[in-house]
Parts: sequence; structure tokens; C-alpha cells
Amino acid sequence: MQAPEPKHDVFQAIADPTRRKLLRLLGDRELPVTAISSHFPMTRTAVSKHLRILSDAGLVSEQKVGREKRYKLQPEPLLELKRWLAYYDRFWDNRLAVLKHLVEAEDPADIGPLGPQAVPPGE
Amino acid sequence: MQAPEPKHDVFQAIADPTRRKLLRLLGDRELPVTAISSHFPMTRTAVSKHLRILSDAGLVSEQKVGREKRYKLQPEPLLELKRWLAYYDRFWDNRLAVLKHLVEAEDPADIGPLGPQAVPPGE
DNA sequence: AATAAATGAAACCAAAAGGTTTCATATTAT
DNA sequence: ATAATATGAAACCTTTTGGTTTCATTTATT
Repeated sequence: MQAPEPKHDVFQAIADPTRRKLLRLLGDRELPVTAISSHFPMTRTAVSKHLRILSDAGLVSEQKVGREKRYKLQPEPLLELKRWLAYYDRFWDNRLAVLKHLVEAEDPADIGPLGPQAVPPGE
Repeated sequence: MQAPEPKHDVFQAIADPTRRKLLRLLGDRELPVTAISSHFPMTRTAVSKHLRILSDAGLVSEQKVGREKRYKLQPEPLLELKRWLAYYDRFWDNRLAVLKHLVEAEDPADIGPLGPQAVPPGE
């Protein structure tokens, strides 16, 4: 089997502010197009097109339920962005490392029951 | 003094693959336009315009030296992207945490004792 | 002083992006 | 069966984007 090779890449997908808002919205809840579009100052069709682009980039998944199609966040492709970004860590010096920590700071309770040891040996 | 309020945002700036290549190139070395453009299959003017967009987003700085203008990476605005991205850490589960660790390849001692993050306002 | 080099601005162009309205289709409700 | 709802496709429009060529300006070289 071959990799899906998305039509739109994640960099382009997140370039638009509407699409970034969509991702935020669909992280919380799984929603059909009409419900989604009520949050935006544009037509349902326009929102639908944005969703298509996000879907092409693998950032949302679609599930058809009766006559509606529910969209939900699929965060995995954002890892590519994270990887791209990680390259530039080397350019941030110690002053900025402070900010970096503030920004990255994870809730320790949110790491999950397995904790950091969940990473198998041999990494 | 007021914040510079960039004309182009970082999301849009990195959406173009040429501009991402430019950032990589200018991380290593500080270069004038003509030297830069030799790395790209387009005219010097086109490269110059891309540099302008990166400059507007604060991602490169310009220094005039004689008749040439040297460009260099300015990584700080990428922190905004990193902050935006950090929001989605909560959606990656343990399976993906493995990949995340592979991808980030950070010293575990570097994770630090900081508490939960403040989710930034805006998108 | 004359020439060459490095650059940006301007005018222009084709294609892509972001939006609209209209229409067709599938599914549910009455 | 009929009507209403949810959606995508199509055609269309305007603005932005990514590129070009040409020209003017500033700064070296010879």
C-alpha cells in the first residue's frame, strides 16, 4: 500500500485564519457542516470548501451519519509542522529558552497513566 | 513603544515551500540577494519578493553592506507558531507520544518542572 | 569618468484562493 | 407521497499570489 500523499499540505492548510479557527472548533466537538458554518461570517458552501482543504491535508476526518457529515479534528499531520519547527530550536538561545518552556509547558497530570516511561527502550 | 505589528503573519509566510527553503538557507549563513537567488529556479526579483514577505513577517532581517543587502534568519516569530501548535499537544495520545518523542528528540531532563500552560488568546 | 554590479520598484500576467449563487441529490420527517 | 433538511458540485467573480521583464538607483571597480 502506498502513502496517501495529500493534495494540500499542512503548511498551506493552516495558513488561513478561518481554517485555524475550524481546527480549534473541531478539536472540542464533532460537528456537521451546517452547525459549523453558523460560527463563521460566510456561507455554508465556503466553510465546506475550507473543510475540504483541511480534509485533503488530513487535518479533519469525515463521518457520514444519516444525511449529515460530521467533521472532527485529526491532529496527526500537525506533527510534520512540529518536526519542521523543531529544526529551529537550535537558533533559540537561553533567553528564549525560558519563553520556550513557558510555551511548551505540559500539564504533568495530562501526560497519561503510562507517563514518559511509555516510550519503549531503544528509542 | 508599540509592537511592530507585522504585515504578513508567520502562518502565511511559511506556507510557501520556497520561503521555507529560504529560511533554512539563511539559518546557516547570512547572504545577499544575488547569492541567495542562485539556489532557486526563478529570477532574482522573485526571490527578492519572497524575502520581502519573510521580512514583513519578521522572519529575516536585512543589513545593508555596501551595495549589497544581506539577509539573515530571525527565528523568533516562529515561537508564535510553536505556541499555536502547543495547544494541540493535548490531542496526541500515548501512541503518538512515541512518535512525538522520536520527533522532538529532546533530553528528558530538559522537560522541566513548569506547570500547566496558559492557552494563548486568539486563534 | 565610465562601466559594472546589486538591488528594488513598477507594470504586467496567469493561476490559485476565497468567496458567492444556483442547482442536484440524498436522507429524514410529516 | 410530499416537503424539508443537509450537503456537495458547478459556474462564476474578484483579489491575491507567484512569477516575469523592464527600468532606475546606488555603490563599487577600472
